[in-house]
Amino acid sequence: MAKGYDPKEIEKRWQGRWEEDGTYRAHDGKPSKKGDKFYGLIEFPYPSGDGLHVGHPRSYTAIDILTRKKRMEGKNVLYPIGWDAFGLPTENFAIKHKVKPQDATKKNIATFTRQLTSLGFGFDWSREIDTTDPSYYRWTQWMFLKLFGSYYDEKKGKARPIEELPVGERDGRRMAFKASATINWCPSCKIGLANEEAQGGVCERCGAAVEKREKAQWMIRITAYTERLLEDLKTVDYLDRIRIQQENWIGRSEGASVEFATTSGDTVQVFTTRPDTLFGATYLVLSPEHPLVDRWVRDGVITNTKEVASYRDDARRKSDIERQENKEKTGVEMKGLCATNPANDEEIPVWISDYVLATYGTGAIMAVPAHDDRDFAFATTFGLPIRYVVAPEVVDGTNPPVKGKSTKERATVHAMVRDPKTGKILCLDWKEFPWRTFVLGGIEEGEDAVEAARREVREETGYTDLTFVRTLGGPIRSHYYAAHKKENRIAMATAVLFDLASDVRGEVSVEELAKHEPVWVDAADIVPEKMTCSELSFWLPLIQGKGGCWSGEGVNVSSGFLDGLTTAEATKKMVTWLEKRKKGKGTVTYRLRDWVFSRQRYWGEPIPIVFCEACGAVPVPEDQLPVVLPDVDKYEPTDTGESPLAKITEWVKTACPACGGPARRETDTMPNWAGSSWYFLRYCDPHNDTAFANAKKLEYWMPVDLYNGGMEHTTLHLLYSRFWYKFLWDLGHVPKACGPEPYKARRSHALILGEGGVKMSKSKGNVVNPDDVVAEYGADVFRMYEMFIGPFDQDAPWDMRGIEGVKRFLDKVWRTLSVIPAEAGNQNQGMDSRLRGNDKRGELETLLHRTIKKVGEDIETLNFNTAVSALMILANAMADAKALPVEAKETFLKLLAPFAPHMTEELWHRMRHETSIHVEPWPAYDPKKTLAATFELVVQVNGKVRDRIEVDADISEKDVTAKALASEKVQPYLDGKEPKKVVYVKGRLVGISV
RNA sequence: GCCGCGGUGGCGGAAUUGGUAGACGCACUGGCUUCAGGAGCCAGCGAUCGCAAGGUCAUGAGAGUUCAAGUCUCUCCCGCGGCACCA
Repeated sequence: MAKGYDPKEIEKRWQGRWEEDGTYRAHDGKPSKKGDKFYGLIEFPYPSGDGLHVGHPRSYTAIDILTRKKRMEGKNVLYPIGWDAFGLPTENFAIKHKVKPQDATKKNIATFTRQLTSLGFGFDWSREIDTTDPSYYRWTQWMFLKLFGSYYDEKKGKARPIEELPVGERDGRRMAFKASATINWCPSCKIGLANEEAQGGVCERCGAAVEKREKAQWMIRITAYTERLLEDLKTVDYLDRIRIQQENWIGRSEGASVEFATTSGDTVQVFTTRPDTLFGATYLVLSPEHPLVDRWVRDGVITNTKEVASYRDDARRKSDIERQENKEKTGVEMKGLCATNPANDEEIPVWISDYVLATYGTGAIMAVPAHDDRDFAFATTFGLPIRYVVAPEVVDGTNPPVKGKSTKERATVHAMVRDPKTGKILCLDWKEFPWRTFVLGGIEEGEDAVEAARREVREETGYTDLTFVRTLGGPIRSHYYAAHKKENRIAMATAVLFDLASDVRGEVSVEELAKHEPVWVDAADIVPEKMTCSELSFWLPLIQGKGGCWSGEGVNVSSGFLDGLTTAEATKKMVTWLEKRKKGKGTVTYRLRDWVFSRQRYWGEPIPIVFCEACGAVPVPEDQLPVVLPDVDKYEPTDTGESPLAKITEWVKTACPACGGPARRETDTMPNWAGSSWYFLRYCDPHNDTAFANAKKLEYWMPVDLYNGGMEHTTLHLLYSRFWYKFLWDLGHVPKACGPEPYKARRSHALILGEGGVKMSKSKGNVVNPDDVVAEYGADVFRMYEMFIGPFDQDAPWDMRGIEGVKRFLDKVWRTLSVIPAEAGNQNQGMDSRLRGNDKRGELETLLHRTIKKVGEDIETLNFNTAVSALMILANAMADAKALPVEAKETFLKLLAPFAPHMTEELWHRMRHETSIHVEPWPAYDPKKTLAATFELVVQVNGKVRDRIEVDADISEKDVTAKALASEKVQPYLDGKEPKKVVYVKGRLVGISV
């Protein structure tokens, strides 16, 4: 009898052996052999003082399993590890405990290394990197200098060296530039934050309310890449929700900029996504930060300067949080001034209000209260006019039930149809009139959703010459809903139609429809106050007569200009009109802002720039890199917003690299995101000291084949690193052959929660320490449990009892396989035939082949929980088997090897193998043998299972239905009648309907 | 408010993509084995009616399509994550 399973001894031994043998080393190859490589990447950890969290290994184990399988499949695998060690937590920890961040980092890395090693990951430790190592951040600084020394060439659509520009134009166009900006200042961390780190007006790190400060900051022109960052998402394989989150973050909006002339002689430029509503613009609003506000106050253009200035100053002083807390609209009219609506030459007032953001669009808006909720609220508060812009005779909306299409791709037949013969109007509202449902088949090649809707209404109603009437959407609708409460949505007009149709429900044919006289209503009967927008739009053409419009105030403005157009068409027409008159043009606006790159902190990469009175900002020459962080005892942040480095005079004072005169170093450091924006490149060639990586090696390894990380990094890190990579690629520092995107695929793991499903946290005292788990159960059990806990991309609560089940499984495997068989069977016979000895029908054989298939597929799709389950099923069957050929045992071990690398290696060697199981070929399966000889046929009568019959797998349809109908259990349900319909689903069931 | 994800036994979760709902594991119950058990083995385990055979009801709620719906469509409800005065 073999010794019991003792993970402690086994695991330690094999970990040492693997490292010694270099089992997991990646080998640089020739770019031409690129097809042989697999680059699996996990987000390198931040080595915090808390040590490894049980969440970390979930991702690491997953990709470890995948890369192990790839290795067994013969791939040259790169699965590297490193440390993202600069940043606030360590600095704060160091300040608190009066140690140096350098020392704290070293200690933390040692802890993490020990912990990761104990889990048996197949990392290539020879490629370990550390962002705080000068030999690493030397290149981070070098890349910053490249950003400083480049501009974005809009024509070529890529970054180019700044030297291509005339000297005078350079400073304004650098990819890295210093600009005075309103930054988010965290008073608690004493640090400037990027917009991304100050979401909701709260510091991401400490939760303190963020203040606004004006400060000269280094910025990175990431916005130059917006369109490419968005477009190229289509070329990569990211999880949908990750891609969507990136898209939302970039926030592309198509629209128009419109110029409003004012009586002061200035032009106010606004951005709008709805130029088709320009006729309804009844006033303008500028943000408090808008430069024209300053000019008008200063030059006394407006008559109420005092009032405006005081509002402006109040608003500017407020933090984002304060502004957001108060969603009540406030503002002041700027009197003595008005603007002209270019659509109708109407004079409209100009207001200042903090509901307009300075940082989006042009910092000024045209207000269309009828079509925008915020404008509506503002207009209601201050009694400003509301004009509904209605373009009749248009189908509008976007909602028919089209299978497989997203809501956005559908069109609604939320339409009024005017019968040209009688001039009467028929309402064909799909949503609110249950007596008539249009089931739209979908959009055909070359038509948009609205055209599709029109076509299908024509087809379905039989009317060939229809006039379509546009219904109202958006705010008008909600205003009316709000005013009349939800229950009252179906108002008069609808009610009339309801009565008509009360005897007709569900699907109605066109013939049926024709039997009913539609209800026609006179304009005189219409009571707008009691209607929803739907009904309103039903009646609008009647109120206004042909081509007319209606507004809340009684008149409309578009005067037929947009008649017969959809929203999209109206928008297009408006833009063309504006462009022709030079009153505006079609534009695109993004939510994404430039990247604030300065931090007033010690523990980061120094920005390699020197300021000279004579020469200005001068880059530190490349041969003088790295600019090493001075090793000092005091590095506390300052209240003034100056970097702690500023106090280290001997470091700050330097000579200008250009003229040799006295100069000062830049004292801001880089954000945490800098080092992590390119680390995956360094892994390709981590010890290179002449370049950040050798081009051939980059060409071989890049792009990353699979990158896994947390959802918390899908917006920031992912965006920054994609940008950083594209920039280097543009300049040729990353070979063209690597392609424009760094990561071929991106996946995401979910959180491991504490018991009871709450987030693990020190304060709740529910943190599970991986060390304890490994000590008690061993790494293999720990790894398998984390994979078995639930779907990889779904949060799952830790359960100490659940881990017992996995332990029992591995114990069982050990018991079943650890005994070296005295008689390994007749080696001349194939494995499968001997396996078949266990049962007549060869169930074990089928199961083995199925499991090989299942486990392999599940690993590829990261469905580890079901892969483990499949392994358990096979293990259970093997434990029950009378005789097990040694090849079957070996196959099982190979399948299990990526999951439980130590135990399988041990058993493998006990089976007298000399080389590692982890470089054995991955088992193949025979597709034919995954099919069983017989199957259990299910017989359903009217959808209910009535019998199960064992039949041969290759049974013919004729035989199978005969068998099903003949079944004793089925007979009573047939009740002697001939079945109406019999359906056979091959290999599964027979469905009978009577 | 908008975007995304999810809702299935006592629990974590399966379900071949429209075809046997509850795989696998945990917990629980009964039994066997053992000096002993925090070991192992066997059996049971959604609810309900029934001695049983078997029936009926069940995948957040309600409707619909279908011979057949956890899966597709519609209308809601709830939970989680992200964004949020983004014009």
